[in-house]
Amino acid sequence: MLVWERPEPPGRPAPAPLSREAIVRAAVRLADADGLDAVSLRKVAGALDVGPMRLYGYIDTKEELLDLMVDAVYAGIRPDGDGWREVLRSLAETTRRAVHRHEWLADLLGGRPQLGPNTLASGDAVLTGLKDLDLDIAVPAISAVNAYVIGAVRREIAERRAERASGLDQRQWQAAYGPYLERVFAAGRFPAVESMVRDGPHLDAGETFRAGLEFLLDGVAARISGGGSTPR
Amino acid sequence: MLVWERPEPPGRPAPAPLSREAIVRAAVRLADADGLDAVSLRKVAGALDVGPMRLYGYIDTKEELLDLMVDAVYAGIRPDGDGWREVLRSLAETTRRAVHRHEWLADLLGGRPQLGPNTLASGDAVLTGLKDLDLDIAVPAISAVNAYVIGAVRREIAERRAERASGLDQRQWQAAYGPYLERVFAAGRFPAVESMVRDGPHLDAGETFRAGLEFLLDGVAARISGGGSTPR
DNA sequence: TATCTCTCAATACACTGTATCGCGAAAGGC
DNA sequence: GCCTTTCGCGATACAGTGTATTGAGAGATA
Repeated sequence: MLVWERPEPPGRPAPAPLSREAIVRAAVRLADADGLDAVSLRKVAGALDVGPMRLYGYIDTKEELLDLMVDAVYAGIRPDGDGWREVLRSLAETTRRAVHRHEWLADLLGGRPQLGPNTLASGDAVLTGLKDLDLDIAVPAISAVNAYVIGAVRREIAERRAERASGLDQRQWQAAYGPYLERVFAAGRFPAVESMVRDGPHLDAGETFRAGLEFLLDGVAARISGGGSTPR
Repeated sequence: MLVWERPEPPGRPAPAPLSREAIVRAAVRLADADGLDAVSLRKVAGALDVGPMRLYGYIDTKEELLDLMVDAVYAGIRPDGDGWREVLRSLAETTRRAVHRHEWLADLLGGRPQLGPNTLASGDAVLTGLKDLDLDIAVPAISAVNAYVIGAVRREIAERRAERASGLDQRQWQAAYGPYLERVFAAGRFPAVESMVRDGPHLDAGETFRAGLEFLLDGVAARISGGGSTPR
């Protein structure tokens, strides 16, 4: 093809300036809006007006992007308070609040070891707040609180999603699963579960979370003052 | 209508006899061997010598298959023991053992509400074992133990995978992350974390799990005998 | 026997994460 | 200042995903 009729190459758009931070911000926005499934490399790239492959200059793998997202949220998790108990409670509550702001975090927490700078800084803050405690107690205590929080918020978010999926204006979880449970109970199996549903306490998510947390903190307190655990 | 009560389609004798149970068994085998990512409807169907779409007669959605897998494992989780403490400990330990047998369970636990027959039966066993306790204590206690277990095994499995990914014969987690942490610590940030790594206790996964669990159980014990929690 | 219904599987679709590769522009050597 | 080399970017490609659709064939019914 002769030059004369060959079209000029399309004007190249000035390459959009990019950074890990911008990428992560875009990914977080997508996840906040439409859940983790909405975070695909193509969509993230699209939100930044960039080709998908461009991202691979900044991350090696999608999992790395998810790690960065988690660490970015940890930038806002800085437990504080007076005394070990308040610090641990603050750790739990601020983490839970972060999950409420970013529900997708419930899917990621505990899924991979987190060693990013913000996560480490958060851990450092907790350890500093627990400096009065012997490390032999502080380390397992932190570990236990973290484990508890991860599991608790996972279940909380799972339940919230189930509610939401079963009709948005319905505030009753009962609406979707209640009838099913009724039918199951009618068969007479699971009498203990049945009586729990009928006569048991009906705590909301926050109360349940706090109740479990206080169990844990009471247990730590017992170990601190008592020195040993209740014999098995 | 939920999977649990929806009847299976009538068994066709002709081509390949199929059942939910066979499908779930195949899926579990795949997941045990190569992780959750290896569970695709195509692969499950392939393992059963069947077209992928055939499965949709038995499940509506892949998530339902995962639910069925979780419930299948719960068939083996039947906590028992004398007294509430042993029952709760048994709940935690048997769940953890199940996760060790099926690592993929760590990815699923807590991710969606579980209302399958085996899960309900397991809950019924726990509640029955805790019949001496007031429901106002038993329910939050079970909830807390479950939350703790979910989070703890998630982190445990996450760490195990990270170890495995960093050289299979290496028993030291340090090998992969140690050098990175050394470099981070060299910068002088995170002094508390650094001193924890250097001087803190080095518990293995089982010890950590049990330590946190005993905190929790001690806390429950305190509430049972004491009546109230430590003031905040 | 003819029709109807229901089930199964093949095809198709939109989408995923990522490997490969070729081009265009910037940087380095003369 | 020109030529070459390097390198980063983006298009294309690939193998795989979950699931909707569709068409055929078999069993049941009239």
